[in-house]
Amino acid sequence: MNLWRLECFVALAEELHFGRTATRLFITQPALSLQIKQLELSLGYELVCRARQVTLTEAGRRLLPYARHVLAAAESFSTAAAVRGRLQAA
Amino acid sequence: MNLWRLECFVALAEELHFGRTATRLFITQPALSLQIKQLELSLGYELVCRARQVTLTEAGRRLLPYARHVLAAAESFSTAAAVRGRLQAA
DNA sequence: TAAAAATACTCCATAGGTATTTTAT
DNA sequence: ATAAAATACCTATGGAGTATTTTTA
Repeated sequence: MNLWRLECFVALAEELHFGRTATRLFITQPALSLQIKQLELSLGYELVCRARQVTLTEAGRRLLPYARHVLAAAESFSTAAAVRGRLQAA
Repeated sequence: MNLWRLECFVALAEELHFGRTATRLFITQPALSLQIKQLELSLGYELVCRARQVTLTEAGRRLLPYARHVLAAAESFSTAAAVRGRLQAA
């Protein structure tokens, strides 16, 4: 498991376009392409259909909410960590 | 954020011993030590007190449940992904 | 044929291991 | 003095970038 790959997947699911998604994530299109491919490889099946118009596979649609949940939990951790940081600084 | 470092932190919080934790994670003690240090560096403060007996700092105790939540969410994702994998295989 | 994703390659950052040193009881 | 963590150093893996090729609508 890898948060960065989940972030790439969720962003791609929202943009449905590798180029725009890469820009949004501040990386290049090939870098994003590789991350998605490696996530799919680790799962053993595809999450997106590559066509002129990118779409999610059924598996992609099913997993998307789980991926968002992980990212939300990570966000909560970071927020809690930042709060603690400010408490300590004060 | 980095799932692996959170996993290292949670495991260390449970074992309270770098050597045993490293063994449990199938890595060496220096590798674990580095992961914990980098997590602390990214946060800006320490999570554990290094002494003959390792203990969690107050910040460490506060963040532990958040870290566990992230790992649980990641586990859910993996489980869902595996189920989907079997559905596809069937 | 043109837009969009994949591939090839190179480079750098990070993770891990072994050996060793430092620290605290 | 000894158990335990930190540090130094080396190697390997992985992620990112640029340039290019392949694909499909």
